[in-house]
Amino acid sequence: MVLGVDEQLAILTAGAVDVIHEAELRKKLERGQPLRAKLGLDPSRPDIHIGHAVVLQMLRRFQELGHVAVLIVGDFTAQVGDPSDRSSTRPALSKEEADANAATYFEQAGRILLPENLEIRHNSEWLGAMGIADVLRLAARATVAQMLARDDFERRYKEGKPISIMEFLYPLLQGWDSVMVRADVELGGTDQLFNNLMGRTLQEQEGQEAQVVLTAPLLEGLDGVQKMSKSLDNYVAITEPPATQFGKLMSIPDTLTTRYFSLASGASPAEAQDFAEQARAGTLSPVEAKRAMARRIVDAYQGEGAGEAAEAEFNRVFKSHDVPTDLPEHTLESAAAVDGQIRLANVLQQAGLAKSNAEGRRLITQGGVRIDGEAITDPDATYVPADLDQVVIQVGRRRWVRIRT
RNA sequence: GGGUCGGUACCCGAGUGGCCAAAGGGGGCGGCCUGUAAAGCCGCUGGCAACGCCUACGUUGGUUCGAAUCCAACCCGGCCCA
Repeated sequence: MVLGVDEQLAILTAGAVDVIHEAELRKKLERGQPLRAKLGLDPSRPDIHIGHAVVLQMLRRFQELGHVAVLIVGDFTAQVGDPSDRSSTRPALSKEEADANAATYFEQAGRILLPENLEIRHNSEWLGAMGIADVLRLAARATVAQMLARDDFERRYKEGKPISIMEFLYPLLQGWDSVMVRADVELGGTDQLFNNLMGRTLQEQEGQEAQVVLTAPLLEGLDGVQKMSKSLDNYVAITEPPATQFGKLMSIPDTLTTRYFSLASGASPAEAQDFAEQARAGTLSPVEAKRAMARRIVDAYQGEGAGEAAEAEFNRVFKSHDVPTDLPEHTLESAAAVDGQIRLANVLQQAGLAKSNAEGRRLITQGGVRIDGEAITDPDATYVPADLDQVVIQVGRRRWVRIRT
């Protein structure tokens, strides 16, 4: 460990919303031993997005200072599912699905984390071995009143919304993870504060030193209002094509430009502040600032220069109104043709540009469909499949497919 | 276990025998504007080779020419009592 305790403290807590407690972290650092910094990941959704990146970058700083990043795959809990947001948000996964997701997860996390100083654990390792008696003993450690202290629970309780007993168990299980891996520090989004604090309680009850809890700000999604999440489809995945990332980043509300820059680009606090200042002063216009932000973020995950290339592509498509260089292709299913003719609405549907035939018809009627740049407005338009070979169909402003027969 | 209120489309929420594929809002989508921003305006928003048919108002069964609406049983949730 080359750096002094004060310097480490400053680096590790930079950007954190909550630090509970700084004095404890200092004490841990003073021992000069590598700390174990835990981060739990939910493998029910495979894509890592730039919102996750905020906390992953914090974790990386621990690694860079010689501490150990302990990633916990919540494979056990993922297999049980989570009733909190009504079935759909977190469906129960099979062991295979959870494993498969976890695998891609780490491949992605690897774009941010260092391969060394990394420990990966699955919580099925210990949770799967617990019997009912163990679970009951764990459940006895917290009270209903304590659980209702979590704002999310309190709100739902007041609103008369259902809260399952199982949900009360989750914070305890996550806290138990901390006990099992002997975490010194736990990272997470601000929405994880309550759960991570539970880890402290349990560790102390087990005679361990309580983990320090650091929370990272939650990044707003593309809509600018709700937090970035896969289920709301308002995210920028760290592995999607650079051009897509750039485009999505350009679509965020102006008010979030500096926030994205400082949270998702991996820029140093000083750099982020400098950027914010320029934007505020008007040295950078809102569009220029946003472009700079988008370039910076694409670079961060795709490599130096990727941002510029993505911007060039962006200009090509949205300034020159050209067709993108890379576009998905769809081979027509000949079976869909009737008497040698195929309906455009049907083509849209099979190419994934419309969810149904009916939606395809609606899009056409509304003037949202173009074939090689020419708007088609007849919902009953039909074609001979061969005539559609190599044709580019555009739906709306940003979706294209090249047709093959 | 008893009482009571409730379960409607992606979400919230009206509708309490035919005029209901179901008001209104949110969200989403398309168009105009534009900087793939915001604000604004207009339109669409169950499915089906489609002026008709099918499916859908928790589930199942019933009453009726006709049910989201009435009846019965069941399932699920909130609250009160035990």
